[in-house]
Amino acid sequence: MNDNKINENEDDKAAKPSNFIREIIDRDLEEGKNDSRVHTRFPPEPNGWLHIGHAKSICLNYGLARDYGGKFNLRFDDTNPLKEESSYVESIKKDVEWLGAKWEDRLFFASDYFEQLYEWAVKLIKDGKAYVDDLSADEIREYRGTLTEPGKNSPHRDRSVEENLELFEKMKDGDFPDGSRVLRAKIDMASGNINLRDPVMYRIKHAEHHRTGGKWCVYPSYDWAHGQSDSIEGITHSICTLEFEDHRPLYDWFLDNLGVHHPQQIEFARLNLNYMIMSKRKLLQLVQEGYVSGWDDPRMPTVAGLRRRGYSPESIREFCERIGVAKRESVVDIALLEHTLREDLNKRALRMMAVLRPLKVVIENYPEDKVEEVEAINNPEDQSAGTRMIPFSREIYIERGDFLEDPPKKFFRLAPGREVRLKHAYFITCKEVIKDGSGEVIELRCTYDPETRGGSAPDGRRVKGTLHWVSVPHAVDVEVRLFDRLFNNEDPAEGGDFLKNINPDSLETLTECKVEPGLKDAKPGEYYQFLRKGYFVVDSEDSTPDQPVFNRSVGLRDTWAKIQKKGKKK
RNA sequence: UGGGGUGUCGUCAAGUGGUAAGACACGAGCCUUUGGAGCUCGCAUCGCAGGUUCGAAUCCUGCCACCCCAGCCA
Repeated sequence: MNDNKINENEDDKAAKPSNFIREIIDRDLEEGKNDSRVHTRFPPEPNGWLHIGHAKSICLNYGLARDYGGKFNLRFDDTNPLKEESSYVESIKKDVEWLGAKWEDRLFFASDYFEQLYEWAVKLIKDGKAYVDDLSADEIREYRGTLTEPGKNSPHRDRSVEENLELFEKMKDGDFPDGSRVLRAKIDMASGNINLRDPVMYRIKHAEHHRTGGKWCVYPSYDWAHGQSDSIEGITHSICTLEFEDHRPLYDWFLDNLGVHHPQQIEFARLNLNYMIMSKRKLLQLVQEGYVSGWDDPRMPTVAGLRRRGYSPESIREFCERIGVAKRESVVDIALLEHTLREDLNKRALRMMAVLRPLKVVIENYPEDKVEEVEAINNPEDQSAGTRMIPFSREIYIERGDFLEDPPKKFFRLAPGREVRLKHAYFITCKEVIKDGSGEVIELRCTYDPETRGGSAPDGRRVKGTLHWVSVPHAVDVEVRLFDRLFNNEDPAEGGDFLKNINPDSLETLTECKVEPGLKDAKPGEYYQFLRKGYFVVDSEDSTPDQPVFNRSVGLRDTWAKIQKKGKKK
């Protein structure tokens, strides 16, 4: 194994994934830029809940600050009072914290800087670099030109500094109606980059802001607020997504013309996952139109949805680590997300037995009123998790799918005349199949071999299958929710209307599942593995103290299903 | 002849002139009181075409493809 230490070191190095952003930071550090500080930030707009794509950004920004011994800020980009709410601020704070990113005492709001922003705008006006425009929104659009044709100057572009100052102040004071005027930066109406064609810095909105109330009648645009907020906070590396690439010249222009600390904007490709949508607008629509139960519906790609679904913060962080950071647009396979969850939970989830679709089995040669306790291992991956005792009796439930009257080849489970092992208990052999009037199997009569207690035969004979089970008189009834992908298409937008691709069977609720008694006291948020079935978490919303509801987070790798699928294809 | 980006395995993603990491997925096998987990093995010549070089995914030239931008959204 360790016959070559040099190779081991190289492996360690390879384990720390390099990416273009780290290279930029390494170079900046070498050059002593920013006094060798690294300071990042996560700047959400409080107009919706965070999703897995935001988690990537959070892990990236926080991870960089952590690894380089720097700082990380949480800053709400709250410049549009019409779309923002403090309820979103609360959900976002909760999610960022849950993901493990620590902003310490650096929780900020762009609205904290409205005063400073206003003063800087006045400075630009005085410098002849900004002006008040009376054109309507439609006119501004017309004057802007097109992608291939240059724009033309607004007739108000050359107003005097005095007039601009006076008008801007009146805008601020609320003397003009919404939409009647804007403050624009005076840059270049002929620029090939449309963002430089005199971008709007302030618009009039007589609106109540979630933090500043009715104090302001003008609100800064994203471009005007963002870079300056970064500068004020001493951010060194301002990381954002690709679509802001052509905003960078404007980001730089404002900072250069103000002569203030100049962070470097760096763009990376946002996360896309197949079978999922990441658009806040579309997610909002799913919520508002009732396609899901809310932002935290376990089928949602939101951080809250994933949390409720049973994803651990560790698994999400690991996922974000593994997908890497680059500039090329990509679509990550959802299988990787599921893999990181299984990988994490495999190590720590307690194993329990739960029968989702019960079929009663009567063990004919087992004494009527006998009950014995069998020892079960809590987690084969973790000896320290210990063992527990579970009751075994004459009548038990097994999974309906674990019995087939006419089993195909390679079906290792129970069938007439066949012997299988009941996990931790005994070998049983199916002797008789009992059906109802319609021919449905309603009960199995079996015999057990008392010599096989614990699950192995003294004579050394082996069985192919091992089934999970729950003792009938001791079973606890619980509700279990099984989730499937919310969309049928890898690309939910395929065909133009994502709503048409919604999977109508994305939620299946099972109400009479039988679980072992120890699960009665399961607490919300606890992770479990139901043997042979998957990972489940106690739902945090609908569980009651004595009635847990379980959500299936992800199934176990299912080789049997794969074999069946292959058989069908042939 | 608008501007800005990107093209390495099915999917992500390293590689920065010295002869294609890793992960997921997939396939084969071992092992197994979860058909789980684990283990072993297999799996690309780098968008295309030229060129430079002893040697190119890496440099040059020319193509091609895809993505973003015309909100007083972020």
